[in-house]
Amino acid sequence: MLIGELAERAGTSTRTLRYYETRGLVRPRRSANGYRVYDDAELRVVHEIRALLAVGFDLDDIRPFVACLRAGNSSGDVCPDSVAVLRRKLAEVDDYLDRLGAVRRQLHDQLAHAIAHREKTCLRTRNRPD
Amino acid sequence: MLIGELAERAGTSTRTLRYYETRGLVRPRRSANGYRVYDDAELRVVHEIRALLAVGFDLDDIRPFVACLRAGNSSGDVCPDSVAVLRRKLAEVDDYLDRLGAVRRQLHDQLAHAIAHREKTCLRTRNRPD
DNA sequence: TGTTGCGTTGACGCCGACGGCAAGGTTTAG
DNA sequence: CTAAACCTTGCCGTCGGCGTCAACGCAACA
Repeated sequence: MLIGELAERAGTSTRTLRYYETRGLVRPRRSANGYRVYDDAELRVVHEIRALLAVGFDLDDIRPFVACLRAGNSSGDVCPDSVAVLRRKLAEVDDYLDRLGAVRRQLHDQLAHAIAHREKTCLRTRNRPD
Repeated sequence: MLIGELAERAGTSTRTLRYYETRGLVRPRRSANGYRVYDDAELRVVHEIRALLAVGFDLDDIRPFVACLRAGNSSGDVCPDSVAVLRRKLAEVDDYLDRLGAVRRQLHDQLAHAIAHREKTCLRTRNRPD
């Protein structure tokens, strides 16, 4: 499988696949003419990468999952390093949820006050004798 | 008040204040030698900018709040444009909270499955006759 | 043999809020 | 006179995951 076919089957671009390679996530063989040649297992790897990116992981965090797949596991999640990343990410998400909740409350209050203020001003304006 | 003093009083840097100026958020006068001269009201403006940035607004979103303050209001929140931004941002935050909640659930499940898998493997290994 | 359609590497662009540096002018104090 | 401590404009660097050329090589078909 050449790079164009893998890109299409994975729903991404050749540029993206070359980029993953520079980041050490995908390792194609090379044919005699220098073309990248991927075997079918790499499709699985690219799907794993894309799925984790979609969840908000960066490429460094994804590396252990790829390694886990390459080690022959049916899932990229089951290796100790992957589990460690999952734990850390879950904690990060929890943190972020907390902060975002605080932001939400602040925005809500700010909005409520602003609207209350406008109500007051509006009433004063309506009651003002012209 | 010169730029260094404003920076210190606002808890930021001169570089930041010049940047805000290029983005149209702060407008100092100029003294005879070309130095930026700020009046005290600008301190309030810079505080407003910093507070909204901390909440996750970008500079374009902040512009109406600054204009509202400049129009003489006691709060930057009370003008219609500011309220519109507040509403939009609140909706964005709610969206993001939903998606982040979904991500959290997925991470949690993934982690649970991975750990369950490792338990199984561990048990098989322990029961295997060497 | 020319065209079309693959592939290759390399390098710059993007976004946002600045940091940092260069190269200079001004003001004040010693 | 000079040093220090301000100020000015201008431009490049940062981070991540690519997009988008440019300039070229290789393959296959009419």
